[in-house]
Amino acid sequence: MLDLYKLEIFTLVAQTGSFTKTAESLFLSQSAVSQHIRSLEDGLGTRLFERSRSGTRLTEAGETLLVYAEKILGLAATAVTTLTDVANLKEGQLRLGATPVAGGYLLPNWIQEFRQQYPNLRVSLQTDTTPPTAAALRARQLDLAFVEGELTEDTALTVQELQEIDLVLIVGKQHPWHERKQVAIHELEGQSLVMRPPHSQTRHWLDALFARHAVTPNVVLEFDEPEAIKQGVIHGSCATFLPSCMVAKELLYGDLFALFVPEMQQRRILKLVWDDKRPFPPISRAFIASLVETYPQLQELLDQ
Amino acid sequence: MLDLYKLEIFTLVAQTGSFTKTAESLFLSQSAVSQHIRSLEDGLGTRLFERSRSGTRLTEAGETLLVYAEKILGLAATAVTTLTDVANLKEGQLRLGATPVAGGYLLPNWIQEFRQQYPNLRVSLQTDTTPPTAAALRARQLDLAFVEGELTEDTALTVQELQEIDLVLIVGKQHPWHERKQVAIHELEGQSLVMRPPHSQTRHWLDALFARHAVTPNVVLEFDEPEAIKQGVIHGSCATFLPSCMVAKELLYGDLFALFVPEMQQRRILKLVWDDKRPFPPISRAFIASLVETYPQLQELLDQ
DNA sequence: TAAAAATACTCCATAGGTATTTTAT
DNA sequence: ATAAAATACCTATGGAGTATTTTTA
Repeated sequence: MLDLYKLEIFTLVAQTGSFTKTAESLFLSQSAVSQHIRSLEDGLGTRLFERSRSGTRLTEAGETLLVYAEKILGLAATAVTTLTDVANLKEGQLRLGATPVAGGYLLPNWIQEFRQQYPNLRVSLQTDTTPPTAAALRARQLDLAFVEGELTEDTALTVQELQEIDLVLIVGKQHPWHERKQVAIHELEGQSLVMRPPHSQTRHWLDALFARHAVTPNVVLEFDEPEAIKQGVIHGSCATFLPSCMVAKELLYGDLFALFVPEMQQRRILKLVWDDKRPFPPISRAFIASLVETYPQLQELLDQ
Repeated sequence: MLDLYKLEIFTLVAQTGSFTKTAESLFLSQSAVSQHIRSLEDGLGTRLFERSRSGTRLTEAGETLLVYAEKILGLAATAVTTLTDVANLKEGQLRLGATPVAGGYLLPNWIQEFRQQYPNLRVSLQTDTTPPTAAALRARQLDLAFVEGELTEDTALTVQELQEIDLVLIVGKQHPWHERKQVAIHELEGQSLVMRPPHSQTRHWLDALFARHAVTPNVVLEFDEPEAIKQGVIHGSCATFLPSCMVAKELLYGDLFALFVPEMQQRRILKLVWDDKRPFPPISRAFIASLVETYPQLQELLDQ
């Protein structure tokens, strides 16, 4: 049976008229090219090239094969393009997973941008905590995931760091601190805070931090929904801790104000996670490409 | 890059709707088929089949690929046929070698028959002794050779026995023995014989045979040319020893008569010889195919 | 639960390399 | 004599197998 790779080499030798030049252009050894051409010739039982010092010319049989080879390779190339070029895809879906912060406050925008470029593609987003998200990746139910939590014990998943998720102190207009840029942690002593419920991961970490610094803020509200927390802060005079990306819009519009707390060393990192047992599907590549502007470090993933 | 073999498997799976059935029809394991389809899917980044218990159906992408795959495979098949089918060949040559008996008395007929079937092909025949013929095979100057002599030390050449070249005693009409079927070797004592010159291989062997049986025939004529020997026997009353294939026509027409000499154990064997470092070129196959009627044992060469 | 496909692993054939020889101008 | 191609030989990747697990109707 014919072999597309060998046909490719064959057409190149026909074009260049030289085994050696073909080898160079393919970054192969001359020996490899010789062997491929010979295996074609053996398979067909005919010489394809007239070898001589003054150039390598096609035989009659070679001319015949060249016509077919070019048609075949052309078809193969357009087949690959049609199936691979995401822009041309009639159908196709991208299954994203994310932990709540990323899924609620970062991905929606990214997905909107992506869909403007590729309106034919369905994008699904599944928000969950890190462990089930990792499991879904491993089970191939997700193509890509964006995760802030640490990945425990997880082989088989590859990780690319994107940015720090910085917890900042958030206050509203009415709050006396709203024009400050920074507060020390012990200034929080007795301050009214809105917090997430006690069993959440962030709450745990914050409680531990306060204990370590012997600070006891006054937790006046416990809200489940991040939106509720925001509303509480905007319209009250409480403060809260939130990742700045969750309140980007409100910060921009002056509804909320962010204060840096130097003792907050816990820097959670947003990561792109995927199962690299297989190469990226083209749709995943396209999505990553759409993020390169925001995260230039993703470029190297695409180069592979 | 796409791969014709994988495309072939892909189209079969599409046709049968089953990995397992495809595997059976290709005498592969189901695992192999799975792996090939998966490698196609990975390469293209798309599922090609919707796997389910109730049959395996093409996805949209699969349908798209199937169209291309069928075109590509069709082209590849016709390319191979065009280059391989000897009957269609515009040009092409078969270079045959032979030792004198085969080259002079067997091959001419075979070649005529072959050329009737394939009038476009050039056939060349080079008659020589065994060693130079073997050398020409090894140097790829011949495609096939027909040889009676023993091949010494010859690796790299493969041999298929065709028939015995039996030396028989030949007499003409005038000869008193012409109605006998058999003579013993000592009856040759003093008989008039026409022989080939003393340096020829056959002559050597005959001389040795006579010496071994203490018989001294009367060598009255020494001719170089086999035709001359024949003429001498037809029109005189001498006898001679010749391979029966050299006088097939004369035996048929009753111009000459063959007598079996039981002591003649030397059975030279006509052999087809070739250099099997490479598979048979299609033209060689075609020539061998034209000999299968005469030598059924050649069939197995073609089956490989 | 049973049949089909996927996976894990192992073995071997082929692709590719380097070094060298052969060929043709 | 020299440049290109062919050959010899060695290594590593990928194809195919067996055995097993996973999936789904």
